[in-house]
Amino acid sequence: MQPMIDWNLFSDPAPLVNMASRSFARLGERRVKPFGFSIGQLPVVYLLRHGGAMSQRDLARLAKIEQPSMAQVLSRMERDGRVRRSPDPADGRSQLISLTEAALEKLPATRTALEQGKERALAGFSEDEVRMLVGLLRRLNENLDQMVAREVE
Amino acid sequence: MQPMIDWNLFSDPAPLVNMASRSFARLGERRVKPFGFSIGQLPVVYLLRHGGAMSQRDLARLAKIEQPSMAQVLSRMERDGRVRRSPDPADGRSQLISLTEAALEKLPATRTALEQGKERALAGFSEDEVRMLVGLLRRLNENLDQMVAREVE
DNA sequence: GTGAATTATATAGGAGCCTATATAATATCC
DNA sequence: GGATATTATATAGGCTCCTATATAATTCAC
Repeated sequence: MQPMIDWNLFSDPAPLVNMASRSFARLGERRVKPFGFSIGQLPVVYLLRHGGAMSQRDLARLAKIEQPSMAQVLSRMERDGRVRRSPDPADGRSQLISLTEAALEKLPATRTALEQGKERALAGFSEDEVRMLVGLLRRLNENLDQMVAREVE
Repeated sequence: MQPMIDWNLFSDPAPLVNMASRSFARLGERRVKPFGFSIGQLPVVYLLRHGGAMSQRDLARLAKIEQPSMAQVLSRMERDGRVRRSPDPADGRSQLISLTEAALEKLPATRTALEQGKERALAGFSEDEVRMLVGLLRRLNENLDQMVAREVE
């Protein structure tokens, strides 16, 4: 008879990852808010940081979120004057999204604030440990991405 | 002059953790749904799995989510007949929450489904690597918890 | 013992995601 | 070239969280 395997919800990767994600979000939110951004906008900011323009579809694909989620993020960013839409001359269905000057101006300070948060979050980690963590998370994400892709069929 | 440090949003721990968390949630949701649970309810299920009862406050504290979030989770669980509230004889403000029989019945199957998902997510990881990942995530969470605690003051 | 903290829940409002589905424009295929 | 499939967005609705605040019960202090 096997020993009863108890449910280690809080020492499994999934809940640990979830807790870390929520903490990062809470902390990140506070750090970027003074510059007019919010945490979910960062992938967009990152993708358009050099002043380029991109369709909503490409933004969603590269940020790895679903299209309706990206639509919502962009509509809030537009509401807040962080993003601009211009018609795509090549495709009447599509619009090209780019950051406004107001948003671009805030990038350096925003990045600095995030960098400080990252350093504190990784306090006590050696460089090797950081590399290890990032490497393991990358592999985890590869597995998860495959599983998600398979479930969508 | 220093080289411009570009913004490695997608190789930093925070976005990697965020992506993993979202994938886990998507996949987990599908796995537990057939048994009448949803992903945010799992901490509650875990904490009450042996049939015990607990206040909303304790559930929130142990699950490490805020009280209003827990209130919302519990109200959905009550709506779905997964949880019962009984008045706390010792404190008129408080109610004791426990799982219903319907919920308790589903636990073994739910746990099995989650375990299968976990194994697939960690495919290709050696036991050492899993231990390493869990250890690093624990330490990361400790740092993050401290930062959150400090920000709340 | 009563007025003032403190504590347990509740409520309001919003961000970030997701699924499912509708609409509009473009491509494709006889 | 017109019917059909595909593709880009939009909309609807729900869950998980958070912050800020209100309400009700209990505890503490004097």
